[in-house]
Amino acid sequence: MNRDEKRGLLQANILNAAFSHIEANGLKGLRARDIASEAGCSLGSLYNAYKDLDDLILHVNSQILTQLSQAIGQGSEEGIPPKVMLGQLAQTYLSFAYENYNLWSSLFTHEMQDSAPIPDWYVEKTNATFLTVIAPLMKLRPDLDEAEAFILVRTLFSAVHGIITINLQERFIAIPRDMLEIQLDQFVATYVKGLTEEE
Amino acid sequence: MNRDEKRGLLQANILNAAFSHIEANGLKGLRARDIASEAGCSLGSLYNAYKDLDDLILHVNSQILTQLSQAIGQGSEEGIPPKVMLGQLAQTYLSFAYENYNLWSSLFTHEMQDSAPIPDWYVEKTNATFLTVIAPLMKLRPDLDEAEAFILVRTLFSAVHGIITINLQERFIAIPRDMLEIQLDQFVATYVKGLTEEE
DNA sequence: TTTGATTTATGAACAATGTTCAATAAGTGT
DNA sequence: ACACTTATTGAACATTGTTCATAAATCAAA
Repeated sequence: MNRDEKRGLLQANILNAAFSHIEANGLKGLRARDIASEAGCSLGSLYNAYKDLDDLILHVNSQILTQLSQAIGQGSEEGIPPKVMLGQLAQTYLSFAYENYNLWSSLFTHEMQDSAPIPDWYVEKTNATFLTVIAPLMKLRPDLDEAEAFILVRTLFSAVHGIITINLQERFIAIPRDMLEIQLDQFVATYVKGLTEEE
Repeated sequence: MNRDEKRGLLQANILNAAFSHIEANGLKGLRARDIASEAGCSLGSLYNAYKDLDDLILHVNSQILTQLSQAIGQGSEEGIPPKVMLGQLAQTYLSFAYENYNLWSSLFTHEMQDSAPIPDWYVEKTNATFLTVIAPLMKLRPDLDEAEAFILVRTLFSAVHGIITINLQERFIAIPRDMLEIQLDQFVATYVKGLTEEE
């Protein structure tokens, strides 16, 4: 095994250890020493493989974004009208958040140390994932040009995201999942009705 | 000055120091030593006045919730139809978030150490504030009973909150404020249209 | 006012944890 | 084999939340 392969393997081991921790416990209690020992390397080696913990976490989050993208891709069928697809999309997103709460949560709760800027590669990854998710909806209002449609869809996604987020935050009293699903369905239906009866 | 007054004063000084820091810098970089010296007391005294940093932050957040409540109260007129009020409410909420970003953000980004539960008094404060904010909207759908109306309004608030949150997160590319205001207006109008044409 | 009890103030000390670095080992190309 | 580059290691450092023994201040009763 040559140098590059070893490095790649170590990076992967560390990434997997961090991923597992986040999957099981969220970002809380993610310690450099624990990850290193879990990955079978020394503390120093972790800092050789990744710049710092932020860097490591962003790489985990990047992988989570990929999984989210896949989940959304599998959860929505081809060739159905955008209106119907919006409902499906919201439900798939809700399922991902519920069934992978710690992973999903990591995407939105991680903050950089000090106030270091989020690196470009990660912002781009986020944006790319987002585009994948909303792509099928761009035809919701065929009368709009691409830029307008983009903003509209983004607003819609944000709304759905907000509904789910508030319900999963400990700060707020949660309603049961089945009720949330109904609520989300009604919300989407109501919004789409308002949208198509525009005129 | 007797014992109780002194204690109250010290608590207030510490609270103000923490509030100022959060207002200027957000939760990042809030250090016990800094707050203590800013408040003119020793490190130990801080821990006499508040159980720990979480406790202090929750008290600051509680004050922020009060301010938010007041801002919302002043931003919405009496006696206008709920539909119109919803638009106003969303805009006022947006203004508060923009103009007090660090304060507003503190409400939603603070997480307890380890995974300590949020104390009951704070959950109740959050809930009470939330009720104040949405009270005027409970008549949006007079046909629903109180429990149903509550869930509906909460969903609506969550959607508005999500739209604003996503736009203010560094992770996502922001659209300019004036465009966001328009977007929010359109969103509310569209939703209300869907809501009232239900039937 | 004196006195004993209660409360508060203080900062040194401790523990946890991210990060660096000098020394050592391992790998690579000639 | 040899010089050079890269990786590994864990001790050491810096930061920071929290505790605690001790000293000072406050209080209530005699």
